[in-house]
Amino acid sequence: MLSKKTKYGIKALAYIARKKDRKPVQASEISESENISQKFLESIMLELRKSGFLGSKKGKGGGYYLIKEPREIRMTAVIRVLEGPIAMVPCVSLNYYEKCDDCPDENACSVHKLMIQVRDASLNVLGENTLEDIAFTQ
Amino acid sequence: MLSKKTKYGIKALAYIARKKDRKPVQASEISESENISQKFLESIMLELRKSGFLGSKKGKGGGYYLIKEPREIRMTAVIRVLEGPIAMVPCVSLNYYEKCDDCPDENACSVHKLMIQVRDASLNVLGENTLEDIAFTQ
DNA sequence: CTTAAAACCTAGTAAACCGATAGGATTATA
DNA sequence: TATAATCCTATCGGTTTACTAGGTTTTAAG
Repeated sequence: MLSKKTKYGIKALAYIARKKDRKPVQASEISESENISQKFLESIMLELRKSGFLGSKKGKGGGYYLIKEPREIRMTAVIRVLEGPIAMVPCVSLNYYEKCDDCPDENACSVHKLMIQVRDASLNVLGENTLEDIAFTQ
Repeated sequence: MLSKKTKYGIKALAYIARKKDRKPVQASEISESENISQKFLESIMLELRKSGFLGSKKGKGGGYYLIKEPREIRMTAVIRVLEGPIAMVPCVSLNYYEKCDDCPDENACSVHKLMIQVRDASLNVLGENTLEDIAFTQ
């Protein structure tokens, strides 16, 4: 399950991407427009800034703005930062690998092989989609 | 993330499927062989029986056995019973649909469209793989 | 008929995680 | 100086997860 955090984060990024100008967008504006709790959104925006997707400007007229072009932001990257691993099981995760303690041999594990296929299918979709793709969808 | 419950359940089904004869397999045997807490596994086996994947026999020499052929058990079905929805977001789930309360229009939602693609990719993999496929892998 | 082995059932529980909320500190603009 | 914005830390109620405990019931074997 995708957490609300990730879902809100993606919506917020898409909202900012849709703006023509590059003026900072306030969290309050996004929270109103997208029906997201403002305080919760604030913490998400902060995380997106710290992880290099957004820049911010404090004070009156401040807000958040994209640092890279929407076309250059892959959804894999966004989800990895907000949600964590894309894989359904840590033992097939490329970026958050962890060994299963019940599995003596991964290569003999039936779940492992299945989940690699699922992972690759998901990676394919999320890697092909950029923020531009999803922001201007419809 | 796939829960341990689902992971253990799949492993148990695969273990039973690998047995040539159709004699009942005890939970204790599976729990030892696959390093799964016995009591926890028991509850999972019970669920698999109640949902029609397994039959059981009580008493000495009892255990669990497959009701259908491994070839006829799709992984989508197993995961839906043990884990729930395959979709990452309820609003794109085929079997567990729920509307998002923050979304006035699903068709205008950037997350929605992305998650439909992910769902379809996952469904494709999990629907193509049967218990036979994953049990005799390697 | 007794004993052991197995499934079955109910309840509880510690820990983690989620989705916020509270309350301010800091910074920039007008 | 007032205001508007981000930034930061802490807390918290609820839910879920991964078990564990402690039995009851059923069956086969001796």
